[in-house]
Amino acid sequence: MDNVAADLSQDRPRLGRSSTAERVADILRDRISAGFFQPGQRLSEETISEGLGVSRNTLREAFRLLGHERLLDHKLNRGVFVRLPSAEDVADLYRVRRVLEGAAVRRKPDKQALKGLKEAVLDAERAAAQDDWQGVGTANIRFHQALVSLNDSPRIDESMRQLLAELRLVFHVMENPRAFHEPFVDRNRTLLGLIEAGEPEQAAAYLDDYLDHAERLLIHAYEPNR
Amino acid sequence: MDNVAADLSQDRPRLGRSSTAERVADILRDRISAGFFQPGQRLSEETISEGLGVSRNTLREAFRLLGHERLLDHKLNRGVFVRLPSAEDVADLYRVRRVLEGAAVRRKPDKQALKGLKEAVLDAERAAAQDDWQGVGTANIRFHQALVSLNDSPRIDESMRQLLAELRLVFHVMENPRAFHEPFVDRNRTLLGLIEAGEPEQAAAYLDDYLDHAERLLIHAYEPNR
DNA sequence: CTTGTCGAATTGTTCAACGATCCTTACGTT
DNA sequence: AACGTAAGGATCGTTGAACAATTCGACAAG
Repeated sequence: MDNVAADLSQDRPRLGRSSTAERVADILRDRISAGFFQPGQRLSEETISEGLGVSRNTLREAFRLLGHERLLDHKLNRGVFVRLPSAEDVADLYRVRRVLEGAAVRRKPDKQALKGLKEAVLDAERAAAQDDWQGVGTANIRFHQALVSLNDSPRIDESMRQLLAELRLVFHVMENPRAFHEPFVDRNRTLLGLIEAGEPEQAAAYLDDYLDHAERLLIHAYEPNR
Repeated sequence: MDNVAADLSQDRPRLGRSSTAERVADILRDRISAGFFQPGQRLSEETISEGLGVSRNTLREAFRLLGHERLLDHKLNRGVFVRLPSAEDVADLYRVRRVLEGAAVRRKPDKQALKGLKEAVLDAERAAAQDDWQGVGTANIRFHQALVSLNDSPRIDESMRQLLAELRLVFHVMENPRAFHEPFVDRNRTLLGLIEAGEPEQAAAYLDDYLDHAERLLIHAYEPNR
């Protein structure tokens, strides 16, 4: 656990702006998202507060923030753990996606949002050509974030951001990212085509099938050990 | 003997559910929801920590929780204030409602959920008969919470809970609650009828009109002073 | 093998302190 | 009189230490 403190101290310079607790939360969020802290792992108050050079109280405020984002699991008197979503969680995440993305494809897209979708598709294709499946995953996430932004609602955007961060936790427990991400590069392009063509009902139907497929694939490849 | 363990594990969440900070958050949430703390009002750390008999640090953890729920507004070095939603916020809240409730009415309702809807409608009608417009508002909120629960997703339920709590802030700034709540008692019954009749498209259309009407009425009656 | 007990380790909460920041008020300059 | 500004007080932001409460593993007893 000592090299953890050493590694974290690299992030200390980032402590120059806004509230310390929020900056700590940003750092931890990035670390979790990048897989540096793995799902199920316990985050020691002492080790991390020492590593980042902040007090325990400040760190605890940051923990509360991330707990509310469902990235951390706060167990009373036992500490905080990087969340390890259950299969039931995955199913619920996909229920939410069906609602948010389904509503999105039925709306008339504006140019700005379409541009974001196109770029995400291109990025995914580029990354796939280089066998960079981590990159494909990231571009894929950007695609769906852009998709949901068609709803034109800051609150929905924020919900989707959280949802995708949570989903990233699931990806980190998967052993074979390629098998999961690869099929969706083409699907994204097809879905984009239907949206551009102004065929909302077709797009919605395609999306439903898309999400069913993704969920099945994901739950199948996902065996968390509680 | 193994199914005993499986059965008990359902009660696991109930174990980790009491920390002073969370209990403080519960209290403050209730107070805000009841209008005891009014939108725009500043909550002094010293006064409240003293009043509740908890330390400033613990209170601050509670503040963070409520801030994330958008009930409190945390301004750096200036303190926390009960959130006072802007007109733009109201518009966004209704955008989210259209998505969540729209998806709900298109789903096949199960008996359990229908029961909740019926009870909420009855409660609203009872309260209206007694000129209890506060009660009508509460029942109305229950109706829409039950409506959204048709989506059968814990995360969506939670989002809706937060959304309605935020909307309650708006109601507290309104001068004439009756004018706002009265028209929707009948509307709720009509909407329930369409759902029971198995007419999702009609119900969706009626709901859209419903929400348009409510939003217009609300924004019109709402002039927050920032 | 199960149960009871002890102790180390960690979290939950409080308290006091000090620097940083914001708001108000009063003051002096133009 | 209008304006910028400097001083003061109030409050927040953060820290460090302290102690109680709880968990967990180890070990002994039955």
